[in-house]
Amino acid sequence: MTKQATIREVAARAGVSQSTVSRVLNGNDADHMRPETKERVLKAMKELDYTPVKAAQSLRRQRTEVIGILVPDISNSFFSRLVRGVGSVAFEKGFSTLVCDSNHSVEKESRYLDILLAEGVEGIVFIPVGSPDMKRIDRLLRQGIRVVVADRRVEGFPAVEADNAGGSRELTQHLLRLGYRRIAYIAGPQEVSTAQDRLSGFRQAMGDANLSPVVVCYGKFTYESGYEHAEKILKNHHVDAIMAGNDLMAIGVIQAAEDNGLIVPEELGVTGFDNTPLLALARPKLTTVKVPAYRFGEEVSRQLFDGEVKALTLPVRLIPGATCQQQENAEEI
Amino acid sequence: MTKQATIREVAARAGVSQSTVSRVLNGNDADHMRPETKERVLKAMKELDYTPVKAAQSLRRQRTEVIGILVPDISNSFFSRLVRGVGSVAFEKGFSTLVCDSNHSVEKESRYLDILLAEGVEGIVFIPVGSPDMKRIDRLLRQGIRVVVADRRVEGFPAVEADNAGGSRELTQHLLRLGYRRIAYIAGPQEVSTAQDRLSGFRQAMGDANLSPVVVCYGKFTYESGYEHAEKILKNHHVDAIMAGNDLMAIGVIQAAEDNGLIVPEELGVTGFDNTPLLALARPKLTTVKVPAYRFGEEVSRQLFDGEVKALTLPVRLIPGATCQQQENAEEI
DNA sequence: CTATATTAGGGTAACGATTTCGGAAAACGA
DNA sequence: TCGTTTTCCGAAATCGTTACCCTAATATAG
Repeated sequence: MTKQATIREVAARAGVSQSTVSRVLNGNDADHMRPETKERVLKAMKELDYTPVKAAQSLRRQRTEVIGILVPDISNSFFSRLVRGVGSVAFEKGFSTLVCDSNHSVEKESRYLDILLAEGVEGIVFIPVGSPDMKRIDRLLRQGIRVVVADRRVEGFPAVEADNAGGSRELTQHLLRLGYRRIAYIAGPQEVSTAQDRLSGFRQAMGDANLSPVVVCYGKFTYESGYEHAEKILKNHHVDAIMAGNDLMAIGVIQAAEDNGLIVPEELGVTGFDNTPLLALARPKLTTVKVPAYRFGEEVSRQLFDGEVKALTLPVRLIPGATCQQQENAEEI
Repeated sequence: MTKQATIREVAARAGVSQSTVSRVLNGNDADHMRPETKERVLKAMKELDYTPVKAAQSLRRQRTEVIGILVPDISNSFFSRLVRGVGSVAFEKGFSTLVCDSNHSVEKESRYLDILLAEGVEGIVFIPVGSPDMKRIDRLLRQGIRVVVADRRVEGFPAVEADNAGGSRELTQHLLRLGYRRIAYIAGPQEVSTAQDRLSGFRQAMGDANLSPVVVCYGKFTYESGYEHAEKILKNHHVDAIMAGNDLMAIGVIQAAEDNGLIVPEELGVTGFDNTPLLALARPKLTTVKVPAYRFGEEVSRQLFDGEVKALTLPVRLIPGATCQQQENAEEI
C-alpha cells in the first residue's frame, strides 16, 4: 500500500514549484510556459502515477464538481433510466453523480438533502416523495445550490414534468374512440402530482365526451394496489374498461381480471402509463403512454448545468397495445 | 445566496476556539468538556445552521466516507437492485455512494476507475464489463482502496457471485424431469463468467443424464439476441426446449416461438435466469432461477466494510413457471 | 499551605491543492 | 548600452477541519 503522490513530490521530481505543476494540471498554458518545462512536469506526473486529490481541489476551488440526484427508488425502471440520463450529461461536463435513494421515505429524503449539502454538491436533481421539507430546500438554494424538481411538482417551484394530463387525455380519447364507455380509473397516490395530473387528464376527456367515470379510486402505484382495486371494481360495478395510473397497477388489473374470469381485451379494456420497457415484452401488450425517462433525465440535467431552472413539460406518446380493442357496439353508443 | 458558516464563525459566536467546536462535532466528550460549553457550541451551530464541509474533513482526516459502485447499466433491473443493496448498507455505515454506469464500455469503465480514485473513495464495488484494466485495479489496491468484484469473475481476484452453475444445473434437471430431451441453449457473451457458468451448469446436467445439447450458441444477454438466435434454432433444428442465459433473452425466445407459430409451453419449453421482478407479471410466467440481487448488493457491501474480501457464492432458487410443462411422453423416453 | 495531578479548552501546524503577487531573466527597443 | 516590457516561474496565503501539544485553572494529596 503506497501512498498517493502529491503535487509537492511531482514538483520536486520535475525540479519546479507546485505552482508550475498546478499550471500544467489546469492547462493554464495561457501563462505561456516553456514546452520543455511542461514536458518535465508531465513526465514526473506519469512516473509518479499522479492523480490530484479531489478533496483538496474542492476545498481550494470551492467547487466539488459533483451533483446529486435524489430518487424515491432506483430499482424502479423509470427512475433508473432517468438517473442514467442525468448521469450521462453530468459525465460530459466532467461531473460525478451522487445517487441517493430515499426509498419513498420523506425522512430519509430529508437526511439525504442534508448529506448532499454537506458533500457540497453543486446541484441536485430532486424527485420528491410527497411534500418535501421546504426549509431544507430553501437552505440549499440560499447557499447557491441549484435544485431541479423533476417528475413531481412542489408548490412554488418550477418543475420539469412529463405531459401527464395530455397523455392521459389522449389515452382516454383512444379508449372512447374504440367504443369503451363504462370506464373506471385507478389513480396513483393523491399527494403525488403525477397521479393528480393523469387523473385530471382522464376526467377532462370524459367530461368533453359528456361521460362520467364509473368509479375513481386511489392506489399506490404498485402491482398489489392495482390488483386489489381492480377486484373491488369488478365485484361492485359494471365496467368495460379500467384505466390505471401507471403500468405496474395496470398489470395488477389484468391479473385481477383474469382471476375473475374476464378476458382482456375482449371483456375488459385496460390501460397503463409509463411504457415500462420490460413490459413491452409482456402479453397481451399493454396500451399505455410512453414517458421518455432517459431524455427526461438528460433534459433535467441540462437545466441544472445551463443555470436557468424553468418549468417544462415533456411530450409523451400514446402506445396502443392489445389490452384494448374496438368494441362491437362502438357505433350504436 | 448566503455563504455557509464555517467552524470559525461558530467558534466566535459561542465564544470558544475552533478546537472546541471540532470536539463537539466529533463527540470527543472524552476530552471532558463542561456541559455548559457544549451547550453554547450546539446553540451556535443551530443558530448558524452550520454543516461541516466534507471536503475539508476528508482532506484533513484522509478519509472521504464515500464508496463507489461501478455497474455496466444502472437501468438493468438486476444491477439497480444490487446498487440499492449496496447503498443501504453504506448508508447505515454513514457512507455516501458514488454510482457509476460504464454503459458496457471497457473504456468508460477505466475512466470511471480513475475518477473513483481521484474522488478518494474508500472502496469500490465493481461489476466489470469483459476483462478490466488490471493496471488500474492494482493501482487502486496499492493505495489501500478495497475493491470487491461482484457478479462476474476476474482472473486472480476473489469474486462474490451467484451460484450460476448450480442454478443452471437445477433448472436443466427440472426440464429433464418434465420430459424435455431435445434442448438448445442460448448463452450470454463468452467472455462473461456469469454466462460461462450457467452454460457449464447446463452442460453438466445434460452430461449427467447422458444427453447432448441439440445446439449451443452465444447471445448478448439482450432481448434481440434471444429472438434472433431462437429463430435460427427453430429453423434449423428440431428441439423441444430452448434455455436462455437470462430472462431478457428468454423473452426474445418466446416471442420468436410465437412468431413462428409455436405455442409455449405446449410445443416449446423455455427457461430464463435472474427472475426479473417485472417479468413475474408477464404471461406465460417464465420458468427461471431467482438471483437475489438486493441481498447480493448487501453482501458485497458488507464485505467491503468488513475488510476481508473473499470469494463467496450466493445460493439461488429455481422458480418454476408456465413456460415449461410435463411432456406427455415423459415416461416413454 | 504547597506540590502535583487533572481538567477544560486554546493555539496552531498540517491535509493537498489553487491562485495572487511579484521577481528574475530574457527579449526588445532606441 | 540601458531602460522597458514580456515571459516564465516561485513564495506564500488561503480553503475548512482535525489533532497534537500546550497552558491556565482547578482539584487532590500530603
